[in-house]
Amino acid sequence: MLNPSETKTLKFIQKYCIEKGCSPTLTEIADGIGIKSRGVVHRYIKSLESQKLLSVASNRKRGICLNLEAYENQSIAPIIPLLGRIAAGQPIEAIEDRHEINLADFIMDPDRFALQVTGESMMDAGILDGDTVIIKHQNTANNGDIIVALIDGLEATLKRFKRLPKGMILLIPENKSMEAIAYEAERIQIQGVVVGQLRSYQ
Amino acid sequence: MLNPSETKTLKFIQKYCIEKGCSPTLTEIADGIGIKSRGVVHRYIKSLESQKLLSVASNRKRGICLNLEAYENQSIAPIIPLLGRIAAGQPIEAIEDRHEINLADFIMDPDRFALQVTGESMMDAGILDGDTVIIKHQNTANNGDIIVALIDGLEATLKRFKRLPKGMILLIPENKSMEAIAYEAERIQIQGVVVGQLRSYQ
DNA sequence: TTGAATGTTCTCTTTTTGTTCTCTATTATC
DNA sequence: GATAATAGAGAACAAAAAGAGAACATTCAA
Repeated sequence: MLNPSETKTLKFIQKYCIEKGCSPTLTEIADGIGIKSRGVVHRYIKSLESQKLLSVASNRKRGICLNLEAYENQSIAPIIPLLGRIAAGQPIEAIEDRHEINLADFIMDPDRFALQVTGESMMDAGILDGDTVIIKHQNTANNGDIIVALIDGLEATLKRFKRLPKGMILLIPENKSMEAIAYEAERIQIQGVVVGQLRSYQ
Repeated sequence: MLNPSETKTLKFIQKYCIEKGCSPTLTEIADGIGIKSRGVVHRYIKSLESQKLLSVASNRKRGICLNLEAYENQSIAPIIPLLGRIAAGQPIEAIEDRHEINLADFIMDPDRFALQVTGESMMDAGILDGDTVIIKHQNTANNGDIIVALIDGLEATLKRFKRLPKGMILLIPENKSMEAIAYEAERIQIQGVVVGQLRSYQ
């Protein structure tokens, strides 16, 4: 079981790793959790290691390696822990409990990449100007998928996909003021399919 | 895993390649990352090469070649790195390169939690039924913020916030078929403000 | 062909970091 | 009240890494 200092340490390391892409030094951890001694941090790290929550490459700088499998379903996982707060026994209209969001869905897949959307062509599907979409790289799609398509090898665009008879493909913008356009299949190259979308309000 | 120097080096090379259309020399990299020694840069390059993040044509000037796909494959990337694939030198209409997404905005702050939205009251703001919103827990808000409000201590709801004269508060749904409603301030308790939104298509 | 620019390989020094201690203050437990 | 347990500070040391820079090899363009 983790004591408060160890929990704080682990969370700091998780956050640092996600933000910076490498593990922190002991000094950075000390600074991050509000103490001054590297020696103390070292003690926490050793304790966390003995609990298999991370491993350390000895004597290596930034040698901490998180063990992500170890904490599935635990409150220390790098996820957004959910709710309880609002609900608090009250009836809720627009809101519903959900147990966790695992941000891993949005990262760590080698076939995925992200794009920032400009323009309003998918506005009515809730994809706004400035949003980020996560694309899974593939060259086929199903009807109804939102895809990144390359038209004539030149123009990349985000549209909903529909296969028509006679080798035609319909690219549908989700915006009432824009029209769907049909293309010969040869002109369209599917670059990937939207699997996620996110937006920051800050 | 990349240490900060290697990260800095890689990012500089990426940026340089995008801007100038060719890879930088060691001197340019040294200059770009703020050191003076080509030898040191060479060490970083070799390390990045051993991690398959780039390859170098030996002894060739400007012989660095980025391997973008490998970069995307890092286990805990701070970012979802982009580009290369779609762009491929082509003009792009609805899409724009972006160098990174920082997922840190979406996690681990003890003051944040997430809710799954049900209902269509914020549809026109791009928040759809089933989306997840990240809420920062606070009990004040600015005009225009999207907030979670508790009405009469009973009903929690997601609306855009506007303060009116005479101690009234207007809660505005973003849906043409619904009407804004004004409440006495005492009836409204602000639970938090939306700071992020995400949606999974899988 | 030639020379400046560049890549490559070294060694050396300094700084940073991990590690192990001991010591003190505080808190909990008997 | 005595004792043990714990959190933290900080010193000391070895190892690792960062960086400077010299020396040499190779490219490439004039």
